Amino acid sequence: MNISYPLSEQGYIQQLSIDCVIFGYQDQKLKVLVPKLNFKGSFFALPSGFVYQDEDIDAAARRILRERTGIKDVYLEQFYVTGKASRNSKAFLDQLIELNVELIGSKSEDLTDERSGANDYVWFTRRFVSIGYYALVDISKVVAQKTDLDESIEWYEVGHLPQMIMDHNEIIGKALETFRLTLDQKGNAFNLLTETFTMKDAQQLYETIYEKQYARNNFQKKILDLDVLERLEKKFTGAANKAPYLYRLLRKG
Amino acid sequence: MNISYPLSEQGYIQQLSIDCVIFGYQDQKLKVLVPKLNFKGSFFALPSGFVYQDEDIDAAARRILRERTGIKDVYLEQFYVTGKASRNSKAFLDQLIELNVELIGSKSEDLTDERSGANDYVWFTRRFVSIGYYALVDISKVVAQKTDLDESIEWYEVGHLPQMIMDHNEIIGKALETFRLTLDQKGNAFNLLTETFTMKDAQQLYETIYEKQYARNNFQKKILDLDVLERLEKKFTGAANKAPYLYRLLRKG
DNA sequence: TCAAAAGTGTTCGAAGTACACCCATGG
DNA sequence: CCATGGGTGTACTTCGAACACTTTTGA
Repeated sequence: MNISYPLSEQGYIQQLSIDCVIFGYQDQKLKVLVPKLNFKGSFFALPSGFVYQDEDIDAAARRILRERTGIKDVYLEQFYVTGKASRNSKAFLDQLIELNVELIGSKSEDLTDERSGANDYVWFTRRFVSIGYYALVDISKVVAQKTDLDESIEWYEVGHLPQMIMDHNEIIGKALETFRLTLDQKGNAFNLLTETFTMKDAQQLYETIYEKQYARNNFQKKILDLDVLERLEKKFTGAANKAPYLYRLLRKG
Repeated sequence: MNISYPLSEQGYIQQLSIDCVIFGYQDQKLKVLVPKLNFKGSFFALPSGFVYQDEDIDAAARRILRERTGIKDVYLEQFYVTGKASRNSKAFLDQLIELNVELIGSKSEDLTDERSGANDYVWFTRRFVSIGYYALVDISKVVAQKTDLDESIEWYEVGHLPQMIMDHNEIIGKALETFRLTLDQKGNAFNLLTETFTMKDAQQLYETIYEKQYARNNFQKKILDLDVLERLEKKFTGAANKAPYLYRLLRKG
């Protein structure tokens, strides 16, 4: 985020934001990548940003992902717009400023400084309509990188998310709900796995997402009947058992 | 639409619009309510509008429906956001003005008048992000009323829509697609029927929506298994055959 | 030769499809 | 009593779940 100029002058569409929910999968856990803001207090916020005047909203979502997390070229899906009239970040920002008064003159000057900061405060605390996007990434491939704005950026299990600012917890809930409901149609869950994977990997992934068990043979039949996977060579792990086949997504989404 | 003040001063969120696709059902045809603008030339445009600063986006969609069509208390569902950077109404507006030059001084002054119109032209031709909503209405119950802005407001079969401004034809296509894909989950199609209806009505509705035939007995079983309908008294039509039962939606959506 | 895990075939039950029959209604 | 259309029951097919068996791998 560029703080040299007031946000209101950077050519963004006003009062429109994009929030990204980044899903990853590791150790049979479904996780969300959540940055923690680099201020005193526990402020966890989804990677968010605004839309440039000359930018498609999909492109804005990808840019925000790239700028805030270093992640690019991922599966991305728009899922919901939250647009309550009462939806603004004033409560959050005021709390942040209150906890960081001693930083006035350094970090938080961008928020209160008369030259640019006052405008930014007005910009930030206005009512915002937010377009939600969810991303599905291979957690082993992407290297999430925090920016100056963040104290940390970490993966949290969907069942053990920190308390987040504004309605971000609800947004994640809605993202997860949409992901689950449309998975059968889209078959996009494999984007959470590595390039190649075994049928057992796929099964454990589905078991994690839906929190229920599947029979091994029936699951294999069901997945192969989708006709979206191609069978590759076997994977020899050195274990004392039959080597499983590797599979790969045919059409990358 | 209030044209006393420039749009830019009426307290709307900027560059955010709402487009409503209103589905109705009549004579075994699925239809969309489309107003034709009251200007020279064939300008068909979805009922659209903007969001007030103190208004939920859902409420805005309902208000727009009410103001532009007279329709209220309907089933409404958000379905998609279109946000291409190139998406603006300049081409459409310029064409409209060109075809209506002789009206300068009367109708179209709100668009070109220096006091307010010039601002409105700028407002209108900026890039807009549009939230799409679709409504399901009982075509026999609603009385669509055109406003001064409209020359007509009529129902068109989804297969025989007029050519519309901007990307409105695509928006309708997306609405229909979403409606079809989520019908099984939501079971919301009955909102297109009258308060009470026979199983045959329901079957013909489904056959129209999905453009395929269903077996009478199996369809009845499938629908009743949804557990969303209650059976009422029989409907005596005077026809020389068994009187069918009437049904009603249990939970109005 | 054995244990572990993968691949595949077989059976069973449920859900959906197709066919058939019966019933109410008014002429 | 008959034609029409609606309600319902029954057989069939198909799909998925449960079970069983075989194969591969390295110790």
